[in-house]
Amino acid sequence: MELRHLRYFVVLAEELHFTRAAERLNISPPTLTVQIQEIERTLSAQLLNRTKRSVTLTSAGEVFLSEARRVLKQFATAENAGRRAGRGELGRIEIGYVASAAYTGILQDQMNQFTQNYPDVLLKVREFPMDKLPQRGNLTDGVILDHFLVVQDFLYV
Amino acid sequence: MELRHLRYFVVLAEELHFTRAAERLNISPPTLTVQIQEIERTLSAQLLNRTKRSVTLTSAGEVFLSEARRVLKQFATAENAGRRAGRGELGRIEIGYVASAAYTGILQDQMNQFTQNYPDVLLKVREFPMDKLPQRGNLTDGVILDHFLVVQDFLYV
DNA sequence: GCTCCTTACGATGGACGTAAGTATG
DNA sequence: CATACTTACGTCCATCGTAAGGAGC
Repeated sequence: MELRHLRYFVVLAEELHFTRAAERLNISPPTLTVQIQEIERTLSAQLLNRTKRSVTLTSAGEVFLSEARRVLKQFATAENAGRRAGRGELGRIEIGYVASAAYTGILQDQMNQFTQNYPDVLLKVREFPMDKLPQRGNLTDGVILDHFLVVQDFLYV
Repeated sequence: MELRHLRYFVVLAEELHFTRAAERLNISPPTLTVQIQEIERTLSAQLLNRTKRSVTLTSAGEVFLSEARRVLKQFATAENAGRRAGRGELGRIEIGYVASAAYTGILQDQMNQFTQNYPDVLLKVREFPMDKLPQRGNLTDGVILDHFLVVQDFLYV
């Protein structure tokens, strides 16, 4: 099964009408019929009651509909996340700082400003002793870092 | 983009090796290459660093990997739910009962037994005045009901 | 020179549309 | 008799594999 099947099924469940649903999907009714049959076959479950004159969801259809919507929603999230991450607007950033910097208030200011500009970036802050400030690429936990911040020469990301 | 793309990408991210990943997926390396390129093109994001000698995830790749896994997991859930719902093992059941029945303890016993046999069925219990006990098919909220329970002639589902 | 990702190109399968079939109201 | 879901069948595109190219070690 592919996302296409889920997309088709959700629209059909909304319309409860093969012809109209097919129209919305820019495909022909027979194509929709076959694709829906494929879902039912792979699930070994009947999702729709067809009376040749009206289409309704079975109880299994209701269940699968809500799950399918969840999948599509999650997929949309994934797509967005991927796009934004590609533009550098989303990701995980670890900040190491030396204790003295924390007291200046500058760390807080910088973080606030940054999180405002990039609300989807997860900021992780951790104290490092001065000599352990990581070089790019040798951070713990295998986190990949493409971003680089320098605050007052004390904060590295 | 389809689920296939996500499946390919996740395996590749696990192997970090086109040839091995392709082997696991029972496809040829060139096919895998093209499919991954398709993802990167539709996302306008680079997910992998290829140095001709080693493959690593970019930060965007890390992000997309975790999101893609979520999608696939949700899809597996949807498939399972659909299958079980088709076998009648999963769904939503509303129980109407008259107050007197609640005191007999029978309601509780029956529910316990039922939820033990069908752990995935969501049970909703609500009191009904005797004369409002619903007939099959006219329950509120448009909930579709395929199951039918009778407890002491008082409980209908 | 070997490994391995990529590009090029030809083949096969599946999604799709058109047309016909059938049932319902 | 009209509407609308389905079956049948032919077409076309996309995924796939094979073969060749090129870069790194």
